[in-house]
Amino acid sequence: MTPRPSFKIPKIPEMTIRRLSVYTRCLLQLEEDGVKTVSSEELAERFNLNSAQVRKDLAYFGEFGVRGIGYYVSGLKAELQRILGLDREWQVALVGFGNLGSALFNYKGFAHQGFRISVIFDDDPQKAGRTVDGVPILPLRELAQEAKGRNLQIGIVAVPPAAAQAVADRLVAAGIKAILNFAPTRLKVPKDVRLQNVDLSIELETLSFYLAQVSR
Amino acid sequence: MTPRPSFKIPKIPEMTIRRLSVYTRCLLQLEEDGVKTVSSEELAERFNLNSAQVRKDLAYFGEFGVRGIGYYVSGLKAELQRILGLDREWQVALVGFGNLGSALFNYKGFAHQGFRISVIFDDDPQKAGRTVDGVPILPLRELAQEAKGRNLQIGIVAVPPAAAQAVADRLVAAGIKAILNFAPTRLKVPKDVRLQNVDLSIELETLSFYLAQVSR
DNA sequence: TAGATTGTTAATCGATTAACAATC
DNA sequence: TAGATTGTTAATCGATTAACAATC
Repeated sequence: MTPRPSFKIPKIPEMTIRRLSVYTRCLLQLEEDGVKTVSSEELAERFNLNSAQVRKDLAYFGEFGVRGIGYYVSGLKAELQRILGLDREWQVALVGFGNLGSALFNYKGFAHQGFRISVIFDDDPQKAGRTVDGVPILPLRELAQEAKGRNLQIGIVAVPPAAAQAVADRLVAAGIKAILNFAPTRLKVPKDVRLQNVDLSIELETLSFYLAQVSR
Repeated sequence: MTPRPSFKIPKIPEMTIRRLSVYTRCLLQLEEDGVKTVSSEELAERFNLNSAQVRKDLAYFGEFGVRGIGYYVSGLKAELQRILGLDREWQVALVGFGNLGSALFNYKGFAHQGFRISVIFDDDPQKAGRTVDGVPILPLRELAQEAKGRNLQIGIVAVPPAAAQAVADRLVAAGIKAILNFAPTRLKVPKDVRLQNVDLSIELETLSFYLAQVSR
């Protein structure tokens, strides 16, 4: 419909984004270790990648290197954080506060890079109305108004599979454009909503396949 | 070294394995719904895949279909379960019984397909020595002997990142060949050990990248 | 048999890698 | 300057898709 500028966004491969995330973590470590510059070759070999791939991944977004030198660690780190949107704070809604939900809530890696769980939704009357570490647990019906008030941008679905689609529908209705789903269900969401699935069964079954292969 | 039979194992793409896992779940559902046969076309459109891809994925392992008919749901399900190693029970060691560990332990999807967490390791003296749902929590130093005694095949790493490599080393030393890692660290393991990483940061940052794109 | 759908080959597409001129 | 390493083009590789003969 709306003709987007065709020069920007030249279809970045998903795998490139995932690698940028990996590079960023590595650069954070290097910076901590006091390393000033790093070459694509050095970066690549830490992850068994090809140096050309590293350069190409970065080249989608600009020219960040210096020929003959490599990349300045803190400069590149800052660029990647900006590209990945890690230079700001995202307001996250966690839906479902069972075991998985509370594990995610307590997982410190979250806040770490600017993801702030600012509200939790759970219809269990034992939980709704309480507060954990200053974060309110509310019934799901309050999602829409909270989404506006708190400017929620990311929703995490940590409810049983049977409830997941209904939750996703509500998140979408509340205007949330990015969903991280832990329920082992295929969720249907509109095309402009970005859905990321974490599927434990697939990971385990991949292992199981490998074990079955070698023991055959 | 050992010349493996070159006709078997024609390098199955990882994505094929992951899709087999998805097909299997779908077939379980179809069987429950009383559907007797399904075509590659029907299977494909549920996941926005191409029917040729479905057929090709299956063709790596044999001829399971009937021309003019499609695939018999329960027959194909059984074949895929066998291929994925879901026709047996795998003994799983869960290392780390914090929030994430207990979420994983309580996650019913596990037992569901033959993954049995038969022992938990945690060095916290508050936890070690106790039992949850009949499953013992032991200190990590007992890993090696338990691995033998219980025939452990899969290890789940759910400890803080700083401890993860040490845990992985012990799992490897205990002869475990398949590791599912939840710690946000690159683990180094020997080539014959299959390592599957679940990295929440990457998933979140992929979402963050998308949001940053659209809001730019 | 006619219709449907498989298994498979060949074509296409996209991602990875090698190679190298540009340049710090 | 000489040496190193980038950014980028061209070659390679592998995965997806289209097409169709085989066949239920």
